[in-house]
Amino acid sequence: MTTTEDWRTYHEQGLPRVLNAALEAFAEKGYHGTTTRQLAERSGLSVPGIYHHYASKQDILFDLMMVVIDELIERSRQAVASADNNPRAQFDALVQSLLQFHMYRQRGAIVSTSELRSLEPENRVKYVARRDEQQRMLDRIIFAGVESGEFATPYPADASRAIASLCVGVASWYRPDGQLPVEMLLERYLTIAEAIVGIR
Amino acid sequence: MTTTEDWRTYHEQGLPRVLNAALEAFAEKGYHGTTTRQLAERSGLSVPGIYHHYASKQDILFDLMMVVIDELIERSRQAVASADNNPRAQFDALVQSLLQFHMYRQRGAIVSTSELRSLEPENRVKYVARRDEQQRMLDRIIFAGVESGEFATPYPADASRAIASLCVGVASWYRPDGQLPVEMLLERYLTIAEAIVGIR
Amino acid sequence: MTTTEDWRTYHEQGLPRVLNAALEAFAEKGYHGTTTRQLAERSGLSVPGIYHHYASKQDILFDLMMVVIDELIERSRQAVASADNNPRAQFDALVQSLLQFHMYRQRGAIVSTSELRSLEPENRVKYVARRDEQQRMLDRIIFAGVESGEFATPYPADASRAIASLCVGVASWYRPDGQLPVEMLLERYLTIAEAIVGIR
Amino acid sequence: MTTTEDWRTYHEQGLPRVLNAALEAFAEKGYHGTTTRQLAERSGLSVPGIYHHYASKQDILFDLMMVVIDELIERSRQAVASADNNPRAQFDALVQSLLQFHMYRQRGAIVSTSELRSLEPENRVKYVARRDEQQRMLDRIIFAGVESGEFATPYPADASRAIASLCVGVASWYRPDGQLPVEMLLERYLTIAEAIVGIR
DNA sequence: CATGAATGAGCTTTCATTCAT
DNA sequence: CATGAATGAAAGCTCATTCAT
Repeated sequence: MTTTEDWRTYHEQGLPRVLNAALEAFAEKGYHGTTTRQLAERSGLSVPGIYHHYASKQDILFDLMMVVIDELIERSRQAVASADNNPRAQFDALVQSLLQFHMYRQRGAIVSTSELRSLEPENRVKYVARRDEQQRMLDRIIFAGVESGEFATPYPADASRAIASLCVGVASWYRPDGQLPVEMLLERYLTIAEAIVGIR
Repeated sequence: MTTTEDWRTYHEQGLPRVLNAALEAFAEKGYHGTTTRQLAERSGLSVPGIYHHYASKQDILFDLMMVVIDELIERSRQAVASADNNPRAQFDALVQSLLQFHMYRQRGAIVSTSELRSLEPENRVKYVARRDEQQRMLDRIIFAGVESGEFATPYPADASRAIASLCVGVASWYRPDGQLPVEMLLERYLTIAEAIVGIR
Repeated sequence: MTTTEDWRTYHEQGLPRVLNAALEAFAEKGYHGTTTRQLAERSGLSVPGIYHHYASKQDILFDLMMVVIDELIERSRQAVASADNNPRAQFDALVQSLLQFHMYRQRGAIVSTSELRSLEPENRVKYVARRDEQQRMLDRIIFAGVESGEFATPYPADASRAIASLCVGVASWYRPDGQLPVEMLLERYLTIAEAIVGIR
Repeated sequence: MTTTEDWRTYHEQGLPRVLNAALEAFAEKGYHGTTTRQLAERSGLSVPGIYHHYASKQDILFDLMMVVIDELIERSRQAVASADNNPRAQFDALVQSLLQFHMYRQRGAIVSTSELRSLEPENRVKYVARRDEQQRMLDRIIFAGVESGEFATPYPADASRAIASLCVGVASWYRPDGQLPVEMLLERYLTIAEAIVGIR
C-alpha cells in the first residue's frame, strides 16, 4: 500500500496574503462585518492592491470558501482511499478526517459554515455543489454499511447529516489548549458517530 | 404540587414586532447583513418607528439575544427542577430540554450563537454571563454524577462543553419536516450525550 | 408730568415657559443646535405640549425675537420721551438704554443678532422692519444733532450704525460679575459714542 | 532688514476647497444650519469626497477656526514686532491689525465668534487657548502702558476686553462698499480704543 | 503593486411634527 | 395639557469600488 497518509498531517496553511487576511477577519467579524479596508490592513496591501488580486469582496469570500472546501474534499478522498475496502474502515477514516479538519482548519470551517448565507446565489450554488459532494462521500459509505448489514440505522440519511454536523460543530468549541487530548477526542467522537449509524 | 412540565411545551413565541423581525432577518442575513430599513419593513413599522422602541440596532440584537437565553435558562431550570433528585435523571432532563429548545427555537438559537461576535463588548459581557450560567447548570450535574460514580468521564469539563455544543449544533441542521421523528432524535442524541459523560 | 423712568429698571423677564426655554437653549446652542425635545425638557412640557402653544419651532424663534425687539423698542421710546427735547440729551438717553438692554437682556440680544439668519424669509422681513425702526430712532437723533450743529460727524449714517453695533457688541462679553461697575461702563461707552458722532 | 509690513496686506485667502466652502456656508447659515451635502456642493466635491479630507464635520469647523485664529495671531505678532518699542506705538499697531483683520477676514471672524459654542469640548479648549494667547498680547501692552504711565485706565483688564470686542464687533457690520473709507474708520476706531485705555 | 483622490449608493440615526387617547 | 406611538424627510457618515499617477 503506497498511500502516504497525507490527510492526517496538517501544516501551516500558507494562504496568499489576501485570503489569509479574509480568513482571519471573516472568522472574527463576519463577511458583512469586515470592510475592504480592514482586509487591506490585515494583508499588508493597499485597498487598490486588494482589487488587483480580486474583482470584489464577494470574490474573496467565494475563493476562500472554495479553497477551504477543496482541501476538505481532497483530504476526505485521501482518507477513504487509504482505508481498507470495507464500510467500517472507510467510515472511521472519513469521520476522523472530518474531525481533524474542523480542529486544524477551524477558522476556515467557521467561515464556510457561517458565511454560506453571504454568498451570492451563483456562488452559493457552486459552493453547495462541492459541499454536497463531500456529504455524498459520507452518505455512500453509510448506505453501503447499511446494505452490507454492518450499520444498523434505519435512517441513514438523517444519520449522515447528524454526523456531519457533529463534526462541523467541533470547530465552534475546539481549543488547541484544552485538557482533552486530540487522540481521546477523536476516539470519543468516533465512538459517538459509530453509535449514530448503529455500529454495535 | 405536581410540576406541570412546562419546559417540554413550545408555543408560538409571541415576540414583539421588532424582535420578531430581527429574529427572522438576523437568522437569515446576519446582524451586519441586515439593515434597519429591512427591520422596519419586516416589522410593519417605519424606520423611526423602530427607533421609538429601541435606541439602536445594537440594542435590538442585545434584547433579542437576552430574551432567547432567558427563555433557555428558565426552561433548563424547570427541567432540572421537575426531574428526580439524582444526576442521571437531571442530566437526561436538561439535555432533552436543551435539544428541544434548539429544535423549536431554532432561529433564536442560530442568532445567539452566530452573532455573539456582533455584540458590543459591554453587551457581550452581560450575555456571556448568562450563557455561562446556563453552562454551569450542566457542569454541576456532570460533576455530581462523576462524584457519585454514576458518570465515568475523566474530563467532565470537556464533556460538558462537548455535549452543550452537540445540542447547540442541532439548530444548524434540524428541519421540522425531516424523516427522523423528534422522539427518536431526542432518544438518539440523549444516548450520545450519555456516552460522552460515560454513563454505562 | 414726571416720567417714571421705567426704561432704566430691569426685572426678571417673566417669559412664558416655552419662550424662556427657547431663550436659554437658543442662546446656548443656537436655533439649529436645539431640538424641540430639548425645548420640551427645559420648559417642563411634553413635546406635543410645545405644539399646543406654537405651530412650529420656527414660530417659537420668531415670537421670541419679536418679544425681545418689542421690549427694546418700547424702552428706547420711553428713554427718548423722558429726555429733554434736544439731540444731545436724547442721544445720551437712547445710547444708555441700548447699552443697558444689551447688558440686562443679554441672552435675548444674543439670540436676536445671531439667529437672524435662521428666520424664514417672511419672518425675517417682519423682524428686520422692527429692527430698522429701532435703528431709525438713533438715525433721527443723530441727523438732528448734525443739523443743529451739536454733532460734528460727516458720516451720520455710518456713525449711527457703528454706535448701534457697539452697543449690541456689549452683549457678547458683558458679565454681571465683572470688575468694571455698570455705571462706569455706561459712562465710558457713552463717551465713546459721543466721540463717534463728534460731540465736543 | 526693514520689516515688510505684511500684516497690513490682505490678499485672497486661498483656502483649500473644503475650508472655503465651510467658510461661506458657516458664515451664512451657521454650523448646525449647514449640511455636509451643502459643503460638498459648494466645494465641488461629493459627500464622501469631503470625508476623504476630513473625518467629520466637526473637524472641518475646528480646522477652519484654527486656520483663522492662527492667521490673526501671526498678523498680530508681526504688527507688534514692526512697531516702535513703546506701548503707544505697539497698541496702535495691534489695534489697527485687529480692526483690519475683522474687516478683511470678515467671514472667518464671524464664524470664529459665533461658532465657538459649536466646538466639541476638546476642540473648544484648544481654540480658546489660542484666543487667549491673542488676548494676552493686547493685555500685556495695555498693562505696560499703564505701568509706564502712558495709559490712564484704572481697569486695564476690562479695557482690554472691551477693545477686543469692539474690534471683533466690526466684523458684524462692516461692508466693503460702505461710505466711510477704511482709513477714516481705522482712525476713528483707533481714537476710541485710545480713549478706552485713557490715552490723552 | 502603492498613493491619493474620488464617488454612487446606502448606512444608522435624528429631526420636526402629528395623532389617538 | 401628558403619554406613547408613529412618520417623511433628511442628517452625518461609511462602504465597496475606481482611476490617475
